[in-house]
Amino acid sequence: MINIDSNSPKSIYEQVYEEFVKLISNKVLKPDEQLPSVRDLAGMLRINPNTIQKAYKLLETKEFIYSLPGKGNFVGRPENTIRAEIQGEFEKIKNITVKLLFLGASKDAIINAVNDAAEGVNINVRA
Amino acid sequence: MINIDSNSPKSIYEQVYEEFVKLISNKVLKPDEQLPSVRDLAGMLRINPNTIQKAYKLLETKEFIYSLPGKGNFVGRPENTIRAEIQGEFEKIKNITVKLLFLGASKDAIINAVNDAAEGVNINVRA
DNA sequence: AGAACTGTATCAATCTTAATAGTACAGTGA
DNA sequence: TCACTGTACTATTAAGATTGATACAGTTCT
Repeated sequence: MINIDSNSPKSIYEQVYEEFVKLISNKVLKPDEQLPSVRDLAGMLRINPNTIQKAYKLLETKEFIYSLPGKGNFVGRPENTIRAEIQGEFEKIKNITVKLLFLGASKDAIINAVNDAAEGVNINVRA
Repeated sequence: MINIDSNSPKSIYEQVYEEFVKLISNKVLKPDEQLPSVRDLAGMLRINPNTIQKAYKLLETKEFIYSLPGKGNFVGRPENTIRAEIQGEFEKIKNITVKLLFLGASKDAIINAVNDAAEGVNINVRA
């Protein structure tokens, strides 16, 4: 179910995180389905439970899963995941806006860019 | 001219780099004007010349300055660099806009985010 | 209540990488 | 040659991320 490559440049918890993102995105794991406990999975992979905990914590902040202390970790609902992703993209927009203004671009130009992009989306939708 | 905050989470060379980007972008330093030598500036800030050298190297990579070994470092003509950088950021804005609309966000919400971010920039500039 | 599971918080040890410094070398111009 | 300039190389230090050991707390079932 989960494989770890100890030669990978990526850290273990990162690999675990990404594996679960795949499994959840591909619906191999369904909403509300329980994930393996931190100790079980740690035992299988022969690593420390805290490492799994760290991966789970990251999945939780991105709302891929939710946690019920004492009970377990469960696959989240896609609406929530999307909401979290939207929020993240808004943060990026804000950061880039600040950078652009700093570089001398005008606010209007940025808004125009947004409008341009939105225009393109409409055309695609109609096609 | 250049201030270093030793409590900043940013590294020293990064702070030096950003200070000069500001000074050059705002034309406080004019094209072909000579920068302080790595040893002079290092002496003023009481740090190692190599740290300044690292900041200058980064400025040179981004074409904010040019270097004449044995003579010194001089302000370049970064208009093209800045223009390219601005264009790159606009591309990001557009891509994220498309993604956000695809995820279900509204165009108005994106424009609001831009306005929010711009608001913060104005406050900082006026202060 | 107690046992067996669950997640979580705290702290320490380790590992890795980035940042900084010390030194020596090389170009420029008087 | 001298006094300045930048640069390359190496080593050390510092900082941060990763992982691990341990103890604590919630849930469920008997």
